[in-house]
Amino acid sequence: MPYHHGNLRKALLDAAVALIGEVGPRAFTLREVARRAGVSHNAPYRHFASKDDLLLAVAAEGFDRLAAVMREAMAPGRSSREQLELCGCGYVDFALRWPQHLVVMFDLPAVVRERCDASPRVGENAFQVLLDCITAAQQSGDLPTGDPQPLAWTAWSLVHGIAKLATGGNLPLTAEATLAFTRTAAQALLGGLGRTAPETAQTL
Amino acid sequence: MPYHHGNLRKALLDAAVALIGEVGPRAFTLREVARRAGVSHNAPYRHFASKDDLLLAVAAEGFDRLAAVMREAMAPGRSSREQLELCGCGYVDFALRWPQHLVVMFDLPAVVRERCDASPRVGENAFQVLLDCITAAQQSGDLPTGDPQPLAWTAWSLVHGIAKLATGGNLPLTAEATLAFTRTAAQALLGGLGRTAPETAQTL
DNA sequence: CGAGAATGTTGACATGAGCAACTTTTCACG
DNA sequence: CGTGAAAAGTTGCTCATGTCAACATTCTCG
Repeated sequence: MPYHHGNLRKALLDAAVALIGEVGPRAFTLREVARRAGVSHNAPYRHFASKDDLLLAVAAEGFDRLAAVMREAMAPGRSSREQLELCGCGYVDFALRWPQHLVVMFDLPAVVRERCDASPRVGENAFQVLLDCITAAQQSGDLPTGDPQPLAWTAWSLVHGIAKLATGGNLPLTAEATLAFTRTAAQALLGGLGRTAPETAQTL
Repeated sequence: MPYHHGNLRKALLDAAVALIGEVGPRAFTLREVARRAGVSHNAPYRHFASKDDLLLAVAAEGFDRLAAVMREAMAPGRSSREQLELCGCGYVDFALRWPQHLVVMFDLPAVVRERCDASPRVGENAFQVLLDCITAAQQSGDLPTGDPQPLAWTAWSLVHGIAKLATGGNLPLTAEATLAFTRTAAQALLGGLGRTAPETAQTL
């Protein structure tokens, strides 16, 4: 399969992630990525249609990793409630380990994302993991019955907020402290959610 | 006070916000802002040291508005718990009304923010509003006693997550539905938080 | 009125995105 | 094998942008 470079596509993705980590996604430059990969300034166009397309690829990679991390975080044999907490911790753990991915995944302007055919569904995988967690918790009685979507949005909002604030440097906590904090916050939210009447949960 | 243009600084800020709303903060261009304000491509440099400096100014404007919106949202005479819920709704309401500001406020790379002397404290005002709410709720017994900071981070995370997801188009809800959702989610979180033992809250 | 500061303009330079044309490598297929 | 087409990479261009420098205009105040 390889040829000239070996496999440039992967190298470009990695270089892009590293560069974004150093200078941010705004100062990020296609040419610098090419430089770091040791190729000419136009080589990336053989693998990505445009700068935005590269970013989209980084985002897709991120969503895959996110789903994987969340799945791994859910130790089997625990109660559905603990699973849910761990799932949330996985989300934050992912954010702390690959903050550049998180930025690209969620901070790309809508304009860019809409231009991509495959992307509308790119985050579905990760969201499905959460949804499955929620429905499991509903079945075990830890969460009120009814449409799981609003419950999922609530849980997602909490961990997403933690992830964004933490990676943005707005929470003065170490990585471990952030995870512990996530766990406690998730417990609190689940405590509140669990006591919600089903019909109230529906208005969510 | 005015002279040539009237007051260009404000015009530039407004044009910048509008432009960010149209093309996103990445495609946003100083020259286009100048064009829209009807001045030459270098006029902005009489008011902002650089492109990033303009963005920083937009962010500062946003933090001011955010604090104002949150304060207005807290109808007096309500219980401290309701105040807290309304404060959170204010946060989301701000995000829905000025999504461009939110983006600039929190998505600016750390590199940029560090370069600004005045900015380290620019968001303190808004955070203080939240902190005051929290301590009031603690005093009325709606929240466990102890350091209010972790409680504030938790609440902030939830509303920040909702705000980011909603403005990013990840929550398929109308603006009103988003606000109603915020209210319910805040109630759930407060319900869980209120039942937390003080010592547990401290581990937050 | 007149000097100096505040605003704004024109011109230039370096860099980046993306297009076109060209070269080299790899691979499928006779 | 060998050969031709596709894949991968390169060089060189055009245009737009951020920012600096030098110049022009307008306002303020003594």
